[in-house]
Amino acid sequence: MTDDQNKKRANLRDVAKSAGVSVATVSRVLNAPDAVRPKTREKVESAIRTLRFVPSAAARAINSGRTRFVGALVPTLDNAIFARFLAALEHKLLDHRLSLVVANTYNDPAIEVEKAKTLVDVGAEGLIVSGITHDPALDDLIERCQLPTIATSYHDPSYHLPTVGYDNMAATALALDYLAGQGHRDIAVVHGPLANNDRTRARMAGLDPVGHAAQLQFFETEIAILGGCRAASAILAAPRRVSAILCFSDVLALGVLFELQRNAVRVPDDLSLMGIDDLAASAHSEPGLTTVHLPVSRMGETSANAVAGWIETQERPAPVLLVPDRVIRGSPRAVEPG
Amino acid sequence: MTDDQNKKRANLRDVAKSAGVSVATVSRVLNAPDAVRPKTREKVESAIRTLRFVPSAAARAINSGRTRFVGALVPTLDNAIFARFLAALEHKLLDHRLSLVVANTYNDPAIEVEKAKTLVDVGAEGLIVSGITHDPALDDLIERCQLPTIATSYHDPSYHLPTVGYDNMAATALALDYLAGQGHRDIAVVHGPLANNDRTRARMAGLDPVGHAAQLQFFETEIAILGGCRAASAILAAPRRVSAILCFSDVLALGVLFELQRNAVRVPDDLSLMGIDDLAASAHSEPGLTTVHLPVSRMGETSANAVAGWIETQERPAPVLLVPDRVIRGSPRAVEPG
DNA sequence: CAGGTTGATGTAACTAGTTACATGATTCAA
DNA sequence: TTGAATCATGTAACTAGTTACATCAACCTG
Repeated sequence: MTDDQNKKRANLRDVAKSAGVSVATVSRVLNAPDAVRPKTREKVESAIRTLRFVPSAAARAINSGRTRFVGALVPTLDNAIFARFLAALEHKLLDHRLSLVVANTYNDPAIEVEKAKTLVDVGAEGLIVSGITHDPALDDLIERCQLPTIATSYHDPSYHLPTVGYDNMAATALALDYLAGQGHRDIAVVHGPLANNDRTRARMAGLDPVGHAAQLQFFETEIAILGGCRAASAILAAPRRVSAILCFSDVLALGVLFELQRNAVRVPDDLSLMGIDDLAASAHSEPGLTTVHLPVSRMGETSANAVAGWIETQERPAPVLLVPDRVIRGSPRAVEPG
Repeated sequence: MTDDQNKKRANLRDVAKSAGVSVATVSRVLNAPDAVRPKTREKVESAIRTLRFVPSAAARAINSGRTRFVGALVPTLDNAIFARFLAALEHKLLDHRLSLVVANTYNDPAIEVEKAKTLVDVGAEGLIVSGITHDPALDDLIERCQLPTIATSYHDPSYHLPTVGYDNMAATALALDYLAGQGHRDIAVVHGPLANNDRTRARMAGLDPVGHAAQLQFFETEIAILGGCRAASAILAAPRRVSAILCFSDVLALGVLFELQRNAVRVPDDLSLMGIDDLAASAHSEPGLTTVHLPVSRMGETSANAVAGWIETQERPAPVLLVPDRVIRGSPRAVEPG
């Protein structure tokens, strides 16, 4: 029946009244406890407890102009590579006292814009996006809001947003180079959808069949274990035999490996296999998957530092190039000459 | 040199002055455009564009008392089972116009409290946690803030927070029951750390060796592919032979499968294998992994509806029990009698 | 043409914090 | 004992929106 029970939630004024002090004193107890006399502080703290007072984040934000969180737009959470990226991102953002809001785009630029709008609506101070191909409305939104935004998983110093990522062309070049160096000339390339995906397209562009005197056959499929299985079936059924399979993602490679096992095709004895990503599973599969390690953890940390710095200093950070490197395990083997 | 360039960001008053209207009119253009005359609206919209005005989320939140996002505390993102859960959670929250803030706890109750505090600080309207074992400080925080909180991956109607999850005991019971039904009496159980993990402990409690006249050997390891590999090595090296391996997680089972392949132990011919989770990889591995499907996507959706409803109506939702079911694939086989 | 209704817009008071400045009370040295 | 310095606290004005209510003009009806 008292006032306290009618009110939904106690505020600073309620606490001040209850403790018999001013709002400024309560605010001080919250933000600079040393500035108030212990006796007063105790009175206030007691009032805070009895009224179950919890300061409003919104009211704080309105004064500081800070909401203390940034948004990340990722294509999916279902690929361990993004999970690893997000884990590192979230962890490093915490060092800057920033939280992470995650949104899935399902690789759809339209969904991406919608979610970006939502993120702005709830007050994101910065954005992390994947790649450099987006709906113009997203660029417009970023521009209008002057929103610090980092484009990841891609490297392009000339892009209008700073990129933090690796050179996708170099990654596939590194892979093809290795297989060609092992003597492979007939290679199947398994890749994800090209639509709306500049990362995949860049990886395609990184392949230089002529320079390696290699014949490439391309198999497009969804980036998932099942996609890899399907691609492997198609490869086995194709008229032209290959000696090696290059997958643009370790998830695909794992699916391929399973499907080959199912068909009693031995890796690497009958067919060589190489991936890109370097997931946890790749290190421990049998055989171990030779792949190109993408430094996504470092990408997460670097991106976190980049947005945080941008937000703090208002100065746009420089693009960062992270270098992928080969990790050799047992899945390919050299072709015997002749 | 003008005022506009000195000010960091335009606000409602600036727009109103620039358009020669009152703040109320600008606010109406934003929230109820039909209530203002088209001519006035255009004036305001033009001012909004030229001043690059973006409404402050914080100021909105302060009036509505809503921040429109909830926080999720998950042990890790590195396990596909959580990724799937979060994807469903995020997707369904969007239907309630809520965003998702993700925080990693690394299975550490102390980190969990810290991150929960951060989430409250930035204004989360609700919380999603894993399991029912938490630092008392977390319960205190939830209680003090009257924060709608759902405990997931667990079922306990008597818990002080509503749970949305499956019966972990039933899940392992289902698995052991299947293996025993196939005639297995010597079984290795591979599980994650018991410390701070009520889900794992409940799964342990679900095993009834006596009822199944079975001998169980336990192998504790980290929940990761590598953990599975190590457990498999230990199992192969153990003095007492087993005919089946039961893993409390498909991630572990996959590691076990790889390690067995490495040691030329055939599954299921030489050794039967069963998991719990039902990941994408489990459906397509060779052999396919017989497992217990945990309905984490539905858990995500149900949790989203539960918090959203709680926030909306102020009424605590009822706990929800989701039923796991077996999915039979090729990894175990019946023991020949004798 | 008076009177009522409707529609568009403005005024000012809210929301819940922070903070510059003012005030008043001690404390200490001269 | 006086004056200055220091400390604790209060007042009121900010932050950037929303919104109840007031105002006023235009339109319609009798």
